[in-house]
Amino acid sequence: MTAPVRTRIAPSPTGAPHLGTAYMALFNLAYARKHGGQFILRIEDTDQQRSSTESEQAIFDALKWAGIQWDEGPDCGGDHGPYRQSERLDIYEKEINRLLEQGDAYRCFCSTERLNELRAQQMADKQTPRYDGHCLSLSAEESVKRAQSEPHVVRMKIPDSGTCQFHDELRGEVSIEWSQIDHQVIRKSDGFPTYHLANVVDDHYMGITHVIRGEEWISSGPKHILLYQQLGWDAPVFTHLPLLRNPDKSKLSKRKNPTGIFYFRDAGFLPEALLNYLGMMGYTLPDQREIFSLDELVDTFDLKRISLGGPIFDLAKLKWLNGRYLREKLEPAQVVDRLLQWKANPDVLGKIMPLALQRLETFSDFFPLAQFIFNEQPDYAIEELTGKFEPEQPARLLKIAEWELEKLSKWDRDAISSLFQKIADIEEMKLKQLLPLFFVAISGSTVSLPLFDGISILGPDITRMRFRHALEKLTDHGQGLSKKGVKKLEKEYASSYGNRID
RNA sequence: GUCCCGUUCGUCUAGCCAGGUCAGGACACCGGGUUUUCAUCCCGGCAACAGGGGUUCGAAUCCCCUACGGGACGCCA
Repeated sequence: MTAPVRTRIAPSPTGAPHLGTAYMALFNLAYARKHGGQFILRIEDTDQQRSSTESEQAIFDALKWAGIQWDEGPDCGGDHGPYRQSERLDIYEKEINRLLEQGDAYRCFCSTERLNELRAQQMADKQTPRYDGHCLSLSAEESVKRAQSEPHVVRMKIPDSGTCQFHDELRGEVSIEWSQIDHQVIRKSDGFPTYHLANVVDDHYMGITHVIRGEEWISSGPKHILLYQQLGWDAPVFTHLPLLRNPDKSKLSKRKNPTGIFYFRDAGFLPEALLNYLGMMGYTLPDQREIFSLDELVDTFDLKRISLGGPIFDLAKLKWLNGRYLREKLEPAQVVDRLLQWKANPDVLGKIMPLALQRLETFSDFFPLAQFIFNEQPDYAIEELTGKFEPEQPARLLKIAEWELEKLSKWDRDAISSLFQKIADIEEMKLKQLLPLFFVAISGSTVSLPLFDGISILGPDITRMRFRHALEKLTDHGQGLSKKGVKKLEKEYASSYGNRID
């Protein structure tokens, strides 16, 4: 009897839940369901700095909203737990020690500086950057002794020569020379395992039979294959799916596209339409149907039908699909319900009302004032945006604000308020001079509800889209930033505001 | 830079594995019809096998080379 099919999705709880996670989840879910197996959610929180519980909760909420359900996970339990990597450290420790004892792994005491230099040198010499094995020569005694007092990592020992070949369900045999593979760190100096180790160990103990993941992982395939061998385990079946792309064909990124799952919720998309659309990225049902439910996808699912060219995420087609769901899949009364749930609910209206109240004489005044909360994109003339600013200023300020907003860890009124105050200070402007631009970019008008509250209600994704829209509008009128201009601004920005983060 | 993966209309794709129908559908776009407007809906149109070489009676389909695109190269995942 063959083992039951088990697939998983393993997001890391850093930042906003990503559309790519939902995309991978969909195919993992479909495969497991089609074969009567289980689909598991595992939280990969081995990066102590960047992981957060809020982000973890957001992943649960986002996937549930999208209609993705898992059979086992940190929130619902299961027989193969715990499902959070930070709670499995003893398991990794045991396996790492086993690798050390077997001589398949070794401790490395090299400093970050030394490694950076090495990497730079190798890049300059047109070689693949790779650890030079400096600490490999340490005797077992010395290694153990130094480990007691010095910070160190544990690395995989990779063969010096030969080729690693592994099978991909869609691409056939993939071969990569061992000389291209780095001596991967498997335990960081903080004692946490890295992705590669934790992932292999967990997939094994959780009984994962099929690993369906993004194309970005192909090049680390050999590391994973080697770990399975060294640990004496059977490797799962690997399938690498194409990556969702921006219109310029680069890997989907929030700089160029809405990538947060919540963006689609907040911008008024139906989750079933989004899931349907993701299902047609790189995939078609055998009968070419374009409108299908998750169940229909599952019933006819065939992994081999996935095409390998990276699909460009096209908002226009998603909107068309969403329109058809609204008209064909729901009754008007149901649409009313869904609309109410969306933003016409006491929670959202309750947030807006205190802001609008001073400005109200009758109810009729309410919706015009609040329109920008419900609009996909407010409309305005270019002159309203540029106002009294010098020609270069609006684009510059919008870009700076976009970068600053990116850094915000807590999205609330006060944080946003002090952020704009900071920009005003650095730019030596009065807040009052600075803000009209943003009022227009966000609300479409200089007469509107308080800006910071508005931004805080809209959330990061929609705010980013509005800034981008304003920037595009400026570019269309010859007042945007050129590629060079952005580069130059980036330098200026770094010196007065600090480095950008992604 | 090195390695890996990919490449059918502007976009999502069918066809490819088991060579042989004017390369099919959808979005977008354009035109027409229905509609007091708009939208919906209906009809029509535009538009692609990256290039070159091979194998073959015959290649989008099999093989090779080139070009282009993407990804990876972290004590991130």
